[in-house]
Amino acid sequence: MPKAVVPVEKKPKAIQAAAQTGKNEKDKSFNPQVFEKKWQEKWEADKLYRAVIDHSKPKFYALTMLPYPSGDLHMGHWFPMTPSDARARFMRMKGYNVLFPMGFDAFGLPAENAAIKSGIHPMVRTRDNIVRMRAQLRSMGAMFDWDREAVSCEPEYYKWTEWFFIQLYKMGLAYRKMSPVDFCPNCNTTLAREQVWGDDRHCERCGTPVIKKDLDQWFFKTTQYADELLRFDELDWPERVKTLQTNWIDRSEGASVIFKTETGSHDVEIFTTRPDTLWGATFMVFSPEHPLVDEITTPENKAAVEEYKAQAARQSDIQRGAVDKEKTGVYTGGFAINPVNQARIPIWIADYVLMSYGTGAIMAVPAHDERDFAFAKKYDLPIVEVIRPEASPPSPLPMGEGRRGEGGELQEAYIGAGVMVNSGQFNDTKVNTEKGRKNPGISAVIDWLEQKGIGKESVNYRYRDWLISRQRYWGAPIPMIHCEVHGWNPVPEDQLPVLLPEDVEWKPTGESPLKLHPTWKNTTCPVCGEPATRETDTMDTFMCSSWYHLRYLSPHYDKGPFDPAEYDYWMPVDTYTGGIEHATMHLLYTRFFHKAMRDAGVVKGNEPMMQLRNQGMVLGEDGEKMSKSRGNVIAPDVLVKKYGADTVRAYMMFFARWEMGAPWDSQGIEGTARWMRRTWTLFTDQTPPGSVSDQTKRTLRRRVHQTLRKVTHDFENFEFNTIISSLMELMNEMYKARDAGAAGAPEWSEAQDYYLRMLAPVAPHIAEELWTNHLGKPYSIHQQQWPQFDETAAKEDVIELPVQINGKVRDRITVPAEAGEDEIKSAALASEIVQKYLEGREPKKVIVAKGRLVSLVV
RNA sequence: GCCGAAGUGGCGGAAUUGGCAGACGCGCACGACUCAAAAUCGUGUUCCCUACGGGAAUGAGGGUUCGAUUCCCUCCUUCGGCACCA
Repeated sequence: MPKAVVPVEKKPKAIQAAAQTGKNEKDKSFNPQVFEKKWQEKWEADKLYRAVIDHSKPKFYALTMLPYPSGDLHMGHWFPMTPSDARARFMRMKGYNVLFPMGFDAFGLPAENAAIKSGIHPMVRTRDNIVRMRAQLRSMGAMFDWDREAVSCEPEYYKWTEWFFIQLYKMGLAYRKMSPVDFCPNCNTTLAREQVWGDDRHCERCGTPVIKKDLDQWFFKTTQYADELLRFDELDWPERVKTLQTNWIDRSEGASVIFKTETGSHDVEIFTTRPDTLWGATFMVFSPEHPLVDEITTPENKAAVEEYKAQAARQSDIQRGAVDKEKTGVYTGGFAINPVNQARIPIWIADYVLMSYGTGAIMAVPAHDERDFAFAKKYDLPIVEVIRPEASPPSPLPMGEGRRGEGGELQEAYIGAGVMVNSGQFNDTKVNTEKGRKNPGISAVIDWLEQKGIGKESVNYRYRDWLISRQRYWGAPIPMIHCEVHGWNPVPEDQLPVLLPEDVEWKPTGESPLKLHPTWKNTTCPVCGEPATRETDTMDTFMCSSWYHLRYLSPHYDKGPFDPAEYDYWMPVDTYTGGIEHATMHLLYTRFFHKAMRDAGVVKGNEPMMQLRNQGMVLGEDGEKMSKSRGNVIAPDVLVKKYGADTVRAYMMFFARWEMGAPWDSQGIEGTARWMRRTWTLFTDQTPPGSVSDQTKRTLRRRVHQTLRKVTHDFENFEFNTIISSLMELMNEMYKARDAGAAGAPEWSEAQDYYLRMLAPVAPHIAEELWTNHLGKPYSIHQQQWPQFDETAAKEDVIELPVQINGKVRDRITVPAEAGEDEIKSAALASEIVQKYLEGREPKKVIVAKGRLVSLVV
């Protein structure tokens, strides 16, 4: 199609000059690096994105996970942040008063490790990095409200992190305990369970396998909220995250039962999910670390028991935890009494029983538990069947269902449904495969145990309390003081913050550098005023990030962690975006934190973040995770310099499904760059109006409104890639319409107007430049409303319907969009091609799916 | 072993409720412009077949249906989480 010829004298100056030198005119005039900077400065000067309480508008709190100030903004920041920004901008145009804040999660190891190496103070380095990253963040052209920036390592912030610790302490939710904890020998600090990952139990941060240490540490009682954390009914969160959190907490229902030891007659509580199999308990197994082991061990077994304990202690958790490892154990010589039938059963110790789950002791029912079965076989312990499959007494059973040998003895544990046998008055009680109270056998036995006072219904969790002590300097101090006489007491709140000392020697010793400081830890007891010492460990940085969304509300407020008026207006967070890797860490901690503070009366509502969406990851071009060592890192700064921020933003939204992520494709970005240039050309080339058909105008308007419907829908649903394709399609349509002479028509003006407003959230700079400077519309496009959708305009006049004969498309017919079923039917039958395929036969069936297709069956 | 997610052209991906599979873009091919190249613009691009026509195809196999990428069953592959959890 011939392009409209533009007379040279009508072209703007820059283009004219370019045309005269014979150079490419568009490239010369399209210079995003210049206008992007210009608009960023103007928006900033005009305070365009300040979010101020305005009760006349509905509020919208859009939050995206804050970065650690590593000093460089990378793809891992751009990919979540720019689409989140586009959506926040969209909500703003939809009429919401939008808060979209940004800050820095500024405590943490890298700054401290750098200090150890270089001697540069973490505060100095962190502040430098923040200055640098702030500038990089601004280059995105995001609508961050920088007046609300919060930085977690500043005393005005961590004062309140400490304050929150004290509130938790006052509620009895913070406690100190000596226990075996996970310690990362590389990071030189303890870690919470959530921060130990993978089969080899490595440190989430640095990948080093962790070791166990017995240490006195501070914990938060997250387990107190386990049941509530399992409830997600108020939340619009991805199923994936809910599943990960549910599995992590891993609630299991059953009963606790008291067994008595023969020697000393101690009560030994055990937890079981199968109280219906109590009569089949033929021995007990204690964890080697169980406190009663020494007492019940008889002199003749002492040596073997001691050796086994020592060996178990030497083994790492990984070795002990290997599933395929053969079960080992030793007999203690002691006995326990099974409370349901008074049977005298031997007590063994074995490392397959873990001190960290349940009570560290189990009843072993070899007939109905695979692990107990293997153990009983190996050590020749008795196996008593107490559940029998109902319908099939002697017939051979399939694998995994309690196969029997020739003598009828079990060859493997039976874990299926059946009836209870060998169980006294419970014989013939039905047992199904449900857990807890849903299982009639279990339910009946629990009732009976409770009645007899030997057991009760009980729930166990895999979830552990949150270990928050870190033996590092660069974190919020734990505001506790220890006195010889009065024990641990919190620092009085009017003395907060407990400031980090500046003159510290950083040494990776495994103990906090604060401990090595000559004077810092010396203080006085808040109870008696006598000399006392401060806690020298600092808090896990996940404590800082548990409440940063609250500090954004009023980052400089000094009468509390946040201004209640701001809280009441903005909270809860409406949309939260970030990576899935925090599913069982930050996202679980912050929910716990919110619930605890709700119970303290500090915050309202049950949940802090109502809607959550996770983006995927941008991989290197080789399909591997981007990392310096692999050399596959793509630097956004370089791309911004080459293409401009709008192109990079658009590509972040376009190149992959956002929730999936994909490997980087450096050729692919050329596509969005081309789109930006073509958009520029569409608006800056002056095309004289021509004579244009009503049909063309009608079609253009229809496409504009159809695109609006699609783009609106996709913004609401985080389907960013199709927003871009729809806009690309509309642009292509506009080129066609312009070539058909549409320029000058009111439909053309509307198309230009709508196109730019839809483009504004995606590519804020070019949209502003074209809107303000080329269309001469009022500054700023970012203060405009989202376009008004017109259903009538979007409607099709005529539609093309495929006609299927026996499921194959044979022809297409064109009918009015409003055509009724009969009209469509006769149009289909009137088709020559259809008649050819029918070969004179009457169709058995004619299905008309209105607006979709016609299907004929012969 | 258990739980979860995902498999669509050479590639990223599209397909509101079951209704024209492959939108949009990358790449590639050809053409225009150019001395030439780049850029730009235009055309084509799932595969197969002696090809103005026909057939096959959304990881594999089966089912429901006039009709399945979409719903159901079985299996395979990849990724993620948990794992001697009593």
